[in-house]
Amino acid sequence: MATSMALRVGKVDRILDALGDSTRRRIIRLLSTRPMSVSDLAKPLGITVTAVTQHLRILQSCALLTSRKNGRVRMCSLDASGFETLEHWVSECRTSWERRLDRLGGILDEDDT
Amino acid sequence: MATSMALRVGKVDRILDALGDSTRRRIIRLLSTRPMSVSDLAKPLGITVTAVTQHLRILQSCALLTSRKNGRVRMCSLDASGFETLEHWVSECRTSWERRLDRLGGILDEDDT
DNA sequence: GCAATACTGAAGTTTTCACTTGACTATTTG
DNA sequence: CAAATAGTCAAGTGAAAACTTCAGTATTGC
Repeated sequence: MATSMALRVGKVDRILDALGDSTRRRIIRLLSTRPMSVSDLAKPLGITVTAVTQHLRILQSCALLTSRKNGRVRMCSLDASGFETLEHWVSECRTSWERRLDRLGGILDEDDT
Repeated sequence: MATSMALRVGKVDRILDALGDSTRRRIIRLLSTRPMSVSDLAKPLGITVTAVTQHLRILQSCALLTSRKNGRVRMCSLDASGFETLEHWVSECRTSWERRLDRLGGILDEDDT
């Protein structure tokens, strides 16, 4: 379990870097309703198709998105595998925190600022 | 369910922006083992305590981190609530994707690049 | 009380990265 | 085949943001 997390760190880093941009998150939200082409995406985003392509490359490189080119049209859709990787990491973060809290009995409560 | 997701969008955006930085992720990983002070964190990160403080503010503003000042030492520790918010969002992304895939019967498979 | 420690705040620098432009390739349609 | 459409590539620009420095405020220990 510690091993699987270590092996996934590089992946998770790239996923979180990818999701750390609001335009890429808008792309994810658009694609969560239906598959769309590059220019379909560019229109509501209000940016050039070139910019969209650059974002797609990043989302694809960390398995948050898949695409296939039919003729001259590239259709894009979400890829579950990246989200699964992320889901594992988040739940591991949370559970390791909970384990620690159980051991210590909740010493830290609030901040002061 | 759609409502709860919509209400959480602002939160999730700030969480993902926060996690979209490698130094802040290193802070999270350090704190997943034990609570640490600001200067405890600065040492392994190789940056100034000022920079750490700036990151802490961001992590705290989206409930990924809590801290409490005892005397002149601020002790930091992970906050589960931010991770829970994120976990919900990720799983909603994944399940909406799966629902769509079920309806369409898996038309898109691979990319070509 | 004085020095050292732990952190915070404001302001400046540097770097990163999102986006554009312009040129190019490949596909479709008249 | 020519024009239009869909996308890609390389290079350049601009703005956001990560980090530093320096000055300042509490707290602790001698």
